[in-house]
Amino acid sequence: MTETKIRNMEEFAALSGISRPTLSKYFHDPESVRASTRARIEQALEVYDYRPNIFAMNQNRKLTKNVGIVVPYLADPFFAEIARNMEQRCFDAGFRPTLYSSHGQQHLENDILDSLRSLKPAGVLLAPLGRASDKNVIEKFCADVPTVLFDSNIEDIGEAFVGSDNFSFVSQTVEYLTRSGEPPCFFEMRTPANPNANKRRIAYLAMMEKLGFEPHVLKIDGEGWGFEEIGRQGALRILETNGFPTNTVLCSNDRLAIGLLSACYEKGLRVGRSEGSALRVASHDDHPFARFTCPSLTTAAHDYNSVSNCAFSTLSKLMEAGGRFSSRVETLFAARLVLRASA
Amino acid sequence: MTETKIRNMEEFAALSGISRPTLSKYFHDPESVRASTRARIEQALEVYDYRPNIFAMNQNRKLTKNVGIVVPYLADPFFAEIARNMEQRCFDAGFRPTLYSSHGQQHLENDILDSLRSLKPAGVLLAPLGRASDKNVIEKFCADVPTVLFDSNIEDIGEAFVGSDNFSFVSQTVEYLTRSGEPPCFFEMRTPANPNANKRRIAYLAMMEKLGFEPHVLKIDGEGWGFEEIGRQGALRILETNGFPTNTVLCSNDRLAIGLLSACYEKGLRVGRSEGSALRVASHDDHPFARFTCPSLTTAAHDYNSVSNCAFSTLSKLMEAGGRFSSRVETLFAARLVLRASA
DNA sequence: AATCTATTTTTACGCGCGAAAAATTTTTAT
DNA sequence: ATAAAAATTTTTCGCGCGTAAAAATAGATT
Repeated sequence: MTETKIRNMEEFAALSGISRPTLSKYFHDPESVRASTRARIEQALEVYDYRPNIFAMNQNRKLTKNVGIVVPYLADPFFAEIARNMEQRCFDAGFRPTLYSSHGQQHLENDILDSLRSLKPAGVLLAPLGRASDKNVIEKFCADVPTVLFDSNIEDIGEAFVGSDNFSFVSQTVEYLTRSGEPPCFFEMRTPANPNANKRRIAYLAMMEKLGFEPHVLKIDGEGWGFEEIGRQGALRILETNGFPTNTVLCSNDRLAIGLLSACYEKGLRVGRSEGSALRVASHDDHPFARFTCPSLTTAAHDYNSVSNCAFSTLSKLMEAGGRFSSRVETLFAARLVLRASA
Repeated sequence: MTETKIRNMEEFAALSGISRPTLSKYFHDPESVRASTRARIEQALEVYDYRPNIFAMNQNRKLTKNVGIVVPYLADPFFAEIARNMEQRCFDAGFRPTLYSSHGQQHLENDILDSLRSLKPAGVLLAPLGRASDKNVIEKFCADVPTVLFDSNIEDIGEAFVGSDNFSFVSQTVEYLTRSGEPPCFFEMRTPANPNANKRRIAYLAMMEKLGFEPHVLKIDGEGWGFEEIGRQGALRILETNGFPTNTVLCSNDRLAIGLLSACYEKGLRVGRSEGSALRVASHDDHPFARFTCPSLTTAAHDYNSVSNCAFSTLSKLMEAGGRFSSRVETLFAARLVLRASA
């Protein structure tokens, strides 16, 4: 590494003995130049430590190497974990990922998409807010920028969707719970933030009917993305009035279950599948904290890696295909049942 | 809003009847043009919906409006929450925040700083990994880019530090615990990830000495940022061998406490300040999940808002001051004791 | 109304790189 | 060895905006 500070590609071209346009090609895609030239460039690169100006590159290139990753609520470790995977995948593939969180608010989601647009991203991985999303805004965005939706589907918007097969989640939990004890009631928000919740309720109802049991859906009130607190308040209200209709509760998602478990603990209600427990609780998602709840939470787990890998590779294909698929692609991943102490 | 698509500032100048250099000034700082001109521009802006090309701007400006926010581990909702606050503050002040997480890994932290540098950011808010940080890399970065450190201090590096007064945290918890029951032992990692842990241990020892009690420090093994699991395993080992030396445990941080509580629950050990509890547990940070543990966690709370506000306003001053302070500024915030059920 | 000052306009150049076309070299195939 | 194909170099232009300097204009001052 010499001390020569290189100002631009012109200088680096002069010093390395390679023409500037060839260097430009190399930086755009190292594979696009002959192996021998590539070797010479990389050799020179070690000597001179030059890096192209990212703003000048992005200004002039029709397509940048930027990839936007947008999640609805980053304070949820579930999304943090998914985002981490996706970031890594983007980076490994030579893209520049940038992470955004809508923090549960429509105006932020809109702002993010707006500012993302001006970054001319090669592609975007977007987990919409869901119910709170401004569908028109998202649709317009997807029309302009190659976008793969994940986690929360919006019908016919975006070129592809990668998410979870909610029926697989619910059927496994319901099947297990009914087989090992009383059939569960279903614990959810009255106005859920995203469409997965609706699909899970429908799957619950279908499974219960199929198995010949009476379904019970408990809808609790609450707005926003503080699911734990909503679950807690909802459970407290139930425990202070009629109690749960069965001794087994299936929560729509783990964050609600975390709140519910804290309510049960406070009320002295023993939860678990062991002898002497008053209630069994199970849920869906395998939230990073599910193994640390008291008791640890039986849940249907996402395959975090598969979801993020698939979302990125779908986006990758989409970008290669010039931003359009002939038809919208939906990929759903099945759940893996994780048995812990709560049910 | 007309349908005319404007390609560049030149066109917008022609259509709005304002010269391009004046527009350039306006976009750099709206206050820098005469009020009447500003009004004309903003009026035209509503008609034509033009936005300057961000890459061209950043390429030519000496200083961009980019601000980097770097946290060590985004899957920790504590950092997610801090980052959310900071993002908002940046945005409100007309900057473009970009969020990065080192995910607990040195090479990622280095990569982030490296790629951040090429974004020519006006300033950076950096919470270093701590022990795992490559101090030389961070020092060099801070020499080039106006940087305010937060959460985790590194001596003499960066122009300023904003964090918490660990003594305030620990003195409050120790004082409360000793006043209301047995003096606590201190539960921490043998090789903590960041310097706050060391300061907390020292504060614990000082407080215990001052109050005339025998200190007990329990050091548990484990590497990485999965604190809950480390806390859990450490607690299980203790419970399976000698047990805790006192009936009161003070954890270095809430994430360890979450793991510890799950271990206690599994072992059937009743935790709380109520009658019939075998153990009291308290901690520090007021992690977003601390209110949902079983029992809910007594802890010393950060003032999230103050920390993020102060960090940003410090950075703001730093940027206005041209990137250098005459002397390094450290701002520490006191804790607020939050009494819940665990102690 | 004349003068002064702050602001805007005009003009011109530069930033660092992408991209296209034509000329040249190297590689591969025959 | 030679022709054809592929890769590279040269040349030239353009992107959208920042910025500097000089000229023109608006507003404020007396």
